[in-house]
Order: sequence, then structure tokens, then C-alpha cells
Amino acid sequence: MTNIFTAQAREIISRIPAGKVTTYGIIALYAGNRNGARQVARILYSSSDKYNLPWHRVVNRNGRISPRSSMGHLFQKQLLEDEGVILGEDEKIDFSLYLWRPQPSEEKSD
DNA sequence: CTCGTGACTCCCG
DNA sequence: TCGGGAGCCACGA
Repeated sequence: MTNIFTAQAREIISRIPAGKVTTYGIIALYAGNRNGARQVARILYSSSDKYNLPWHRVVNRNGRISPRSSMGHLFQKQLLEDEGVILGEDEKIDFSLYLWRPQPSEEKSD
């Protein structure tokens, strides 16, 4: 496909290691568009089930889970804790401990 | 093709 | 702390 943004975004998301999290902005930035954060979310929403992407490892710029719904919010938190990501009292994620970013050097294709 | 939508982010007050 | 406005763009209908 010609949409490298979507391809990159999907690839990056699929490479997020367990116990780590990243933000829409970072993904979008590495995918080629700093303003593509929304598209990243959209791709997640649209392809998370199809491509089995770890959407729960993606949070907003504040290190918090996007309040798309009360249940979904709790569900995501549960998944993160299950992977070792402990949330603060405000359900805020400590980026100094859990922030992960795309590492092109790590990629070795297949 | 067009149109509406939004799991984002930044800025101002 | 919270709200409103703007920017940007892929996906689904």
C-alpha cells in the first residue's frame, strides 16, 4: 500500500513490548506525521481486532488512558497492570518507567 | 468520488 | 483544573 503512515503505525504498535506503553503522538511522529495521532487512534480502533494490535499499550500524551468509555478504560488498565504496568492514583502511567519508543535498530524484519 | 467522525495534541484564558 | 477552538488526516458508509 502507498499509505506508509498506516503501515508504519501498525508496525510500530505491533512492536510495543509487554510492560511498556507509548503515545499516539509518538507513533504518529515515527509514522511520519506529528498530527497523525488521531489517525493512529483510528487505525487502532479499526485494525486492533483485525491485526491483533496491543491497543491497550497506547495511551494519550498525558500518560493516561483515553476515556472512550468507563468500562473500556478499566479494561485497558487491567490489561496494563497484568503486564506489569502499574498506574498511579490518578491512573497516570510513569513514562520514566514505562515509556517505550520505536527502535528502528531493533527491527530485523523477518 | 464526497461527507462525517474522532481512542489526539497544542494553545489561550 | 477545565473548556473552547484549530489543525490534520485515515477509515467507513
